[in-house]
Amino acid sequence: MARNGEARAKILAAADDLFATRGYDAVSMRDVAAGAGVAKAAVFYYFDGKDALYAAVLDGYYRAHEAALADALARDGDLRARLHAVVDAYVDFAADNVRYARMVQRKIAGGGGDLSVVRQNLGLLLRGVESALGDAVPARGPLAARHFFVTLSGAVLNYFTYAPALEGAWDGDPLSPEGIAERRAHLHWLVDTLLAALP
Amino acid sequence: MARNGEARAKILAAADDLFATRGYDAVSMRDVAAGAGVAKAAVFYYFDGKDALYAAVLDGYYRAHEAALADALARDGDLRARLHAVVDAYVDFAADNVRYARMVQRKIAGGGGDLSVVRQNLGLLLRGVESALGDAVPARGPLAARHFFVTLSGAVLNYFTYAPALEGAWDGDPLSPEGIAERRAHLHWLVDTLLAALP
DNA sequence: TCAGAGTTTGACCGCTCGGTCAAACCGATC
DNA sequence: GATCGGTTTGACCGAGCGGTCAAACTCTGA
Repeated sequence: MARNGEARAKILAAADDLFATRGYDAVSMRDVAAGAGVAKAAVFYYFDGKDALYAAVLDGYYRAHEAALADALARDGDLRARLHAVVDAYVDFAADNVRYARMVQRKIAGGGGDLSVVRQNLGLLLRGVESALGDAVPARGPLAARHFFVTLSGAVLNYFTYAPALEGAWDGDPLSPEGIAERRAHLHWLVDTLLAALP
Repeated sequence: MARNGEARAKILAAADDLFATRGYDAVSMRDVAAGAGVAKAAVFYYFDGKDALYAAVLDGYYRAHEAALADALARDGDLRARLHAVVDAYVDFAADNVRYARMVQRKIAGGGGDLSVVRQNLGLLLRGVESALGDAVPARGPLAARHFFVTLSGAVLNYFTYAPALEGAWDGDPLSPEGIAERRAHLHWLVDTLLAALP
């Protein structure tokens, strides 16, 4: 299995699956090894321990998320079009990687641990929204960009994390294409409404 | 220590502290016992295991949250005033019990486990927002009450859960009285803006 | 004073955890 | 065929986990 990084990739994929569906603490290195079809010691050969493995998984998601967002931010158009693109990128990414939304929320809400990776990524997103909003918004106070960032990113992410707990209250599966399309429409309406109300 | 439920109360308080700050998996029954100043076996005497202990802690919060919200919902006034009251109750409760916001988010994002308690509570909140919005909002589609519920509750809760990860990006402590007041102002503006835009 | 129910305790059990290690394996190079 | 570095493995370690149990303590009512 020495050829290129086959073993490493299999380990990473198994860890991704497991961490996303069960959470950090509920996954053992034995689980990861079994999932990857590899001896436990091999996992430690490729990664410097459980924390490092988890960080590597998260890092992959962050990188992909970052790329998707950078793409949206670089687009031309007026403020409204740019914000729609950002929101769409966020929704698309979360829809394609529901596990990511859960992992991020869990890591943030998880109390202890190294928030540095999360902090760095969140800061990046925040600066993205700040630059998209530009001077349409005051630098300080209740209408500062950072408040819109928290509000918007909560509105996107929470939909996906709440979904399993909303079963029954929703009609139909919130995570079905139709459900997600409806949520996207809500978010677009939200962005339009907020922009129209800005001084 | 047999007098009334003193030992039980001390155990519950210690469990509350520990679960909220460290999370379920990172807390051992030994930790709880030590925190309560009690032998480990006593914890098992009063609670039927770790899961039951955690459920008891969560239940206390849910009860308190439910009461605070019912109070706000029962208030008189027009739609705007009632929604402000609901949001304020939510913010107040989250501010007084930052740990609660974290525990709920973590439980929701946590994948497996018994979501029934969360689901019940979330359903209650949803029906609250639905009844507060009444017929100001369509029953279906992107402007249905449930979308506003997800958006608003995300806007409230995420502020508190993101706070520790936003250090540095924010100036000043997001959880200071001033920070919370500013967030409250943002939420009020949000509610007003959304209401004004409804057909 | 004694019996008995309700508490509290420390010792203990089986198990799984993250992590280590020396030995074996394997494909290339000489 | 010998050598050698990168890879893979199973056996192993100490620690901590959730949970149990019988013995000891404490308070109360007869």
